[in-house]
Amino acid sequence: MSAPPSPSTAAPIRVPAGTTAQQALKDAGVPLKGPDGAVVVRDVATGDLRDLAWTPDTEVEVEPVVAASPEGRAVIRHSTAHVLAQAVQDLFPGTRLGIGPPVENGFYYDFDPERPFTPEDLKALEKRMQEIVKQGQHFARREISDDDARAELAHEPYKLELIGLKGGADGADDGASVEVGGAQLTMYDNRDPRTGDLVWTDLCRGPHLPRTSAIPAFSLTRSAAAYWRGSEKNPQLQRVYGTAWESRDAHKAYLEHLAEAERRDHRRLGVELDLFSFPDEIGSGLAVFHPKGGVVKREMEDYVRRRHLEEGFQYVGTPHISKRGLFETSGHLPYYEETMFPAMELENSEYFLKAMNCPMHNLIFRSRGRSYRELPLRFFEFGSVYRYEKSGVVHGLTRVRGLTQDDSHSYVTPEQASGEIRHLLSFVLGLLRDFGLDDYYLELSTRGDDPTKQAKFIGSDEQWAVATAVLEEAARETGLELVPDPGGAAYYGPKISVQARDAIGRTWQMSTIQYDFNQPARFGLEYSAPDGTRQQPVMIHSAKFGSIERFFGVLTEHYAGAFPAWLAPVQVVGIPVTDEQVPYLADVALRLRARGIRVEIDDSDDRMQKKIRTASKQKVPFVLIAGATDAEAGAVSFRYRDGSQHNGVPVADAVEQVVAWVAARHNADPAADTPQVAG
RNA sequence: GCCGCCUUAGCUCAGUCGGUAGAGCAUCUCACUCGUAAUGAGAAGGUCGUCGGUUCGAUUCCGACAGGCGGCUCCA
Repeated sequence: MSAPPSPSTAAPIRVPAGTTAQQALKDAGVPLKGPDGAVVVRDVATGDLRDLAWTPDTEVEVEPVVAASPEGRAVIRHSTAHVLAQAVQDLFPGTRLGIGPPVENGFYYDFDPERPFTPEDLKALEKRMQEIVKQGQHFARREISDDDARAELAHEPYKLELIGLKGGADGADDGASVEVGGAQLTMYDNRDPRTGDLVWTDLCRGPHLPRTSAIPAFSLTRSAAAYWRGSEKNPQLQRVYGTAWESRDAHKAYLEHLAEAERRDHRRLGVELDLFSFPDEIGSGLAVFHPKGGVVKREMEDYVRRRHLEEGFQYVGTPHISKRGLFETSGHLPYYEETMFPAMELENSEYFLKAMNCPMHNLIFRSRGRSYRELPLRFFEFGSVYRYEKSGVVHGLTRVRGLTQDDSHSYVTPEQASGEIRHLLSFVLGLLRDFGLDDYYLELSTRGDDPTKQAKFIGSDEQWAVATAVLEEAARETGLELVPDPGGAAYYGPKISVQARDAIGRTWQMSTIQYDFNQPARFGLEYSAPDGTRQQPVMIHSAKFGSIERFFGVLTEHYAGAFPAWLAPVQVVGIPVTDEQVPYLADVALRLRARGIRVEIDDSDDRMQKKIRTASKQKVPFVLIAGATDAEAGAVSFRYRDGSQHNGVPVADAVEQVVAWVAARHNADPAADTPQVAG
């Protein structure tokens, strides 16, 4: 992964009027080269980043921003994006420019070319970029009036559109603000270092590196289509992605990280470890779990079922299909009919495969009169749901068309809602801890204030305000990073979700807790209050894994297939040195099996070394090897997944060791998955 | 769904400028009985994703569909 950013230099540096920031830094002895060298400066008074060539009219104080900092990297990446755009217009004249911002780990630039780029085009572009970098063209800032910019960019329709956004683009998440943020439009001219001739220019807010040759390391990674300004209604541009770093080493480390991520991709491991597959004959996004994947899945289910019972949930069961009316009552149909599998016509009724479980739980609640004494009333089940996801979004186990939710619904009084949400949140965080997940953050999805999105939300302003406040408070109490997601709420209420990262940094929604003031009204749910009146409960939806399939996928990547012992499909493999020891190991296996351990004996024709290699590639946590010496001594050689070993361990000790480690499952830590043999 | 790319044995991939295919690993058989990440020999395994078109002839060229990959959009 990326190297830790260097700490910023402490004391501000004085830049006298009429002096360049670069000169001032140089005078102050600040390095201007290498990962710790300054690439731009921050104006202490305004907080703005400025080019090193900045020459203030009056004396100012600045802080250096070094290359190996998040902001320094963004400057490098944004400058590299300009070089890319120049290369594209060199090699593909007439290509129109979109937007080219820095992003996490790199940058992209959107283009409207004659034809999409091929992998060969990317190679040619990368080569041309290297030439531009070598030339050391100067990046020169030039202020420009709106009218002049329009005249100069008359042939760039997308840039003209950006100029129209000026001022309103700040904070736009598609990168528009990197070009037209702020009140004053600026152009960045690339100039030949020898002649000073203008070589290329782009509308840009800046700041930039002083010269193209200050880009230490970059490469282009892929090209793909992307909608202009992120809207499906707009035309698609060709987006070229690249990465750029403060040093060759950091660049190399990042590329190695990508290669490692590919090795731990759950789709790859699913085949290598024989966990699951997606047979074409069944259909896209519909997984089958093989015996080994089935073990992991069952352990996950056993765990979460037990935990729900401990947390006061009652296990319920509901069918996979329902008549249309149920989803009309719940209000889901208008929003989701398009993404549900199409209706089946039977005896004048339309049946749908369910895409959500909550309406059925509501019917269980409503099946008889309910008292306040029963609340919170908590229902839980493994609910298999089917969603006809768009073909382009299906992705391994993380985005499927058939999934099983560990779905629960808590029915509470309005006063109990806050406590129930805290309860659920701590339940969820405990579960993530038990599964060793640590790379995640919380997201708070609210109604937001985008007027174009408001139509889908049901309920009064006050209901939304209350629900959002309750969720936000509970989320803040955890102390975890909380990312706002305005406009991302369900139609019936806001939600907190856990967003976990997969091997290559993509985030996936896992656990969710949703506040619902809507469905109880639609279903006419009520309970008798202490005063004898009928009151409407609040409903809290929550799923801990979210989808078992998705959690399985993320977990596989998290552990790189080396599941902790309690989850491992095969926990122990017995390897005889010669065939003579097969019966001896079979006896050891019996003793382990009697303690609930999943053990196999490798009695194939392979040599011992090969069997060790096989067990290792299958990421089996423990290998027990026995030769003649061990058999005579009533011992085994105990080998761990990391290759460390203890020879001559008495069988009874080995059994206890395995049992103890499997039992310690909920402290599972992939790095620490190597217990020491006692005494 | 959109744009681009891809689909040859269980897996990873060669190959055929149009004349029906090959390797390694895995599998099976035999020999070897070996002390901490690949023993050797042999065998078997593919209507080259599916359907249609062009052609004397299609795995190869064209089209449609299915599935996959990378993004975008979407995600109850």
